[in-house]
Amino acid sequence: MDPEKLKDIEKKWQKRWKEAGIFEADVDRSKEKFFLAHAYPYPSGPTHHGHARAYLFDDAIARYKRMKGFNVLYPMGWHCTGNPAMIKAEKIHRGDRETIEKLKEAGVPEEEVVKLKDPYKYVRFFATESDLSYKSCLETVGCSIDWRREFMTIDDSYKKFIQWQYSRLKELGYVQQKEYPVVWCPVQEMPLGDNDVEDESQGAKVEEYVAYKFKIEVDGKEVLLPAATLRPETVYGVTNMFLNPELDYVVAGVDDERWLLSRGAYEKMKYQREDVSPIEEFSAEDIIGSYCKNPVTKRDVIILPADFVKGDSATGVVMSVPAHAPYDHIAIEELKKRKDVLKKYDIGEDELDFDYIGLIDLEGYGKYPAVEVVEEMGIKVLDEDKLKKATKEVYRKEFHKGTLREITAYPGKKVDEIKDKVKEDMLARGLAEIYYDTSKPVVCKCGAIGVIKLVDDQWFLKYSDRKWKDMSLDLLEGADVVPDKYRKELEYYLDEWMGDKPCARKKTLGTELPFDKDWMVEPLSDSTVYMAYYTVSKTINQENIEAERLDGSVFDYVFWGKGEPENCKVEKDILKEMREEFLYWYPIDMRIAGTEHLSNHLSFMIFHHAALFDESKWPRGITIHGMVLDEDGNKVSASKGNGYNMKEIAKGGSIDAMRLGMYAKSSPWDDIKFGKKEVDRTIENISSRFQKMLKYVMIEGAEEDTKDVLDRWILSKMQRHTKNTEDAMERLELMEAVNHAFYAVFNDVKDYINKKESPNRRVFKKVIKTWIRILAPFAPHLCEELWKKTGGDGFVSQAEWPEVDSDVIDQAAERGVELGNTVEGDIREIKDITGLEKPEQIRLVVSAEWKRKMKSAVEEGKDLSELMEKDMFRKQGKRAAHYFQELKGEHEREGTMDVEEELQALEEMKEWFEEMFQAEVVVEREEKSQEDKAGKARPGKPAIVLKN
RNA sequence: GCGGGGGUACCCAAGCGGCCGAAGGGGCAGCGUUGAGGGCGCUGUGCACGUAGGUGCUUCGUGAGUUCGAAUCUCACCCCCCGCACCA
Repeated sequence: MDPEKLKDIEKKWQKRWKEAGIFEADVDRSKEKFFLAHAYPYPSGPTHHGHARAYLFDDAIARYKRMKGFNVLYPMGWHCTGNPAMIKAEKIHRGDRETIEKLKEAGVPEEEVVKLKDPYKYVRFFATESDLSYKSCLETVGCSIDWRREFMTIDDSYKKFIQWQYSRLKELGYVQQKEYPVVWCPVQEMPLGDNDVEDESQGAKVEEYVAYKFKIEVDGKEVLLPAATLRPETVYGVTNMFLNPELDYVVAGVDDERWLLSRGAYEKMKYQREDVSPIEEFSAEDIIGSYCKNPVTKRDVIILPADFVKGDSATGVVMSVPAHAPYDHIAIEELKKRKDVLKKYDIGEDELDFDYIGLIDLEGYGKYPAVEVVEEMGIKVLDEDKLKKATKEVYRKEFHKGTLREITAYPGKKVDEIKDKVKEDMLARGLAEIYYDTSKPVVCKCGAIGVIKLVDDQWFLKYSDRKWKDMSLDLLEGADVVPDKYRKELEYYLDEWMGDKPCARKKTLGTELPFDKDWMVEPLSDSTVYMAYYTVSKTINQENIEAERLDGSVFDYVFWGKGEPENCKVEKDILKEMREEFLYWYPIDMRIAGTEHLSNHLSFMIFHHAALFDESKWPRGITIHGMVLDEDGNKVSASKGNGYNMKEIAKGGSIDAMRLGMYAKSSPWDDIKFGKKEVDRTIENISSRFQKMLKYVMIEGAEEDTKDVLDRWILSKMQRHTKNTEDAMERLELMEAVNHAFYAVFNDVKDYINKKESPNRRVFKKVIKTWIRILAPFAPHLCEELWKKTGGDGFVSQAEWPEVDSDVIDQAAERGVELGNTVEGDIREIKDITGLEKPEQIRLVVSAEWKRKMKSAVEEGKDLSELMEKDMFRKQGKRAAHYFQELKGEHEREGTMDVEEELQALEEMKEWFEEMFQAEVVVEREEKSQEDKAGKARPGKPAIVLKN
């Protein structure tokens, strides 16, 4: 085959596979089934080689299992519900230049870009309808998928499936409604996840502040100063308040009270409470220097000016606890130096001379831990970064180790145990209110400032439910997790980390909640048991079953065997077929996803299966894949443009080479550094190996009646390679498998060909046919071609995996060739050291029988005097004693060859030595040798004599 | 902070108590082939010494320990990565 053609065979075989439909899987009760499903992709943009790697993991497994005789179901669908595509489409609609440029750069034709302003067109484009799509990617790399089962989560029929699930989950009590704070975009009116906000806003969390209502009278009317804190217990240590005179404040009506808030806080407050009424402007300057009353301690504290108080964080009213808050301490110290400011607000110096109030006992610290930490760290001025560190330090220690003092209502209690109780008590007594804010400012990708909205009728999945958790843990226990190191992490998520999860939102691409049409099922929550849908999607697609007919009773029957087929709107025999498919294929044997999905998709899958299906239908295996990084260690992604689209690869080079390169790089679950340059290099390198492989495969060889040591050796090694590949595949260690099936075989075949003048035709043919088959899961296109060229029947994709025959394993031959290699190395070394460049003769002296006897005797633990009683050894005299000492010193080496075996092996490899060193080679027995050095011969290590 | 995973020679990456100076791949070097380059084949690739296949020293993040013996086990320390949700 022309080297240039390597890439052409890929398309050819993909076409033939498709025509023959060999990856289409139907119920076949005569075969054991294997059902694997990868996380279906979310088509948010163009694909790249990072995606390819993830799916190639599945493909190798699917192909291997097929060859091992399993009926393999390997389907794919498209997760189109969600926001990213919607947001992108909107941006295109608005004409956002960056978005449009990026898409063009990624290869979307100009005239197409405009069309993508429709979110449905957008997802279709990247799911299936373009060269940049996931489907194109999967097809181009040769994934052996049953495409008849393909579906999109925005299909009406799939929505029916989701509605069935949620109706049933609600009936089971796992879906409930309650109040919940979410980060919210006031413009788009929807909750914001990390994907929806600008980069610098990512990671923002909802923080629950306790706002203590300090009291002050202004113009005869009471105004409350809601001082927001994350440490409610510190209210006992307040010495003063801080307001920022520069900041815009308002007084708002909240319930029947009047609250002082920064304008920002007021705007945000409206989303959290219904009873916030219009406002009047207020200048903080009016009350700075006055006193207000601590609602808990009833103590009057002074209000001080502070320019560090921010308008976009919390309430704009800050209570100061200098004994435990480094920031407050430094602020007071700083203020003491600002005579001008004090004068401006008419604050006497003595008014700042108050004692701090320590309220937490902390081992190793005095009354005021904050002051000590600040001193330790050498902080003298308002240095934000340093103070942040100091605050963290103090908080960590006090929270974990501190106990409250007598001045609080909770003397002796540990802070971490009492914190929530303090909050509850204060709220109950009406002294404080909850105020939510984001942990840092949030800017939505639409440009709006994010707020916290208190949704009062939020639908939840009750993942906190103990019984549900326990069932999920049972499921996990019965499932294989590969690699098992992730089991602990999953356990932790299921058992502890998972809490109630909002499962619906107001605006998204997706499915309406069946029992509350104002809500859409949140996109992660519609992707939990979709694997079950693959078992029926084939029938739904083929029979064109309209969505209206797929009501709950259909799925009740198909998945649960509940109810009567007669009552369904789908024909009875079709329904039975669906039921049959489900019963045959389910449960799923292997569910594959990335590490980033452990805490969501995979955990949800476990929860929902546990809730909806009985134990016999619970997933049997969870497998994790790693991701692809570029040379700088960044994730390969569409937005960075650091990945290859598969079409580019297919045009320029061999997909199979890329596949092998990816498999060989590291275990499937580890991340690999595989940037574009390295992809190029790898493809080039492996392609050239392919060319050599092609050459080897086509060697005819010669008809020979007997098998020499090399023949027996290569046959034996092929058994081992097959076995090793198989073992590795059973553990999903693709890297190891490829190392055996490709590199190790390659090296052995190369060796064999180098050492033999001409291969033994029958032996070589057998070797090649084995090789092609064990390589087929990894480089399927090439192997199909070779299979055909070497006269294989049908598709290698459907060929049987070679049976391992342990009778063919020939240890003597393996030892023989190994001996040959050692001798070769030794000869080389001797040549090097002695400078005898071109010896005319090489004598190989095989060690004497008695040495072998002595060796095994020593291994059995015999001592010298015992041995010397025997004639055989006594005859040797001193030599025997010396050798005995030597044997005692060396650690045992197993598998001693006997004299005849060693002689034969060396004789058989004589020609090869002669060829290699261009010298006459003589093999002889130690007993018969005239050479002085003959005595150096050891079992398995002949004496070597070079002669000029 | 919580939870999980890691640090192996120039690089990637296996190994997880003795067979480990440490698989495999890449890179690099030498030799051969070739019209040079490339490619291909062979060989080498911790250091030192050696005119006979050897010997000595040294190495698996750092330090200490267990053991006849440690890259592998224990402890402490340093460093790196991932997830922390309502978002795919």
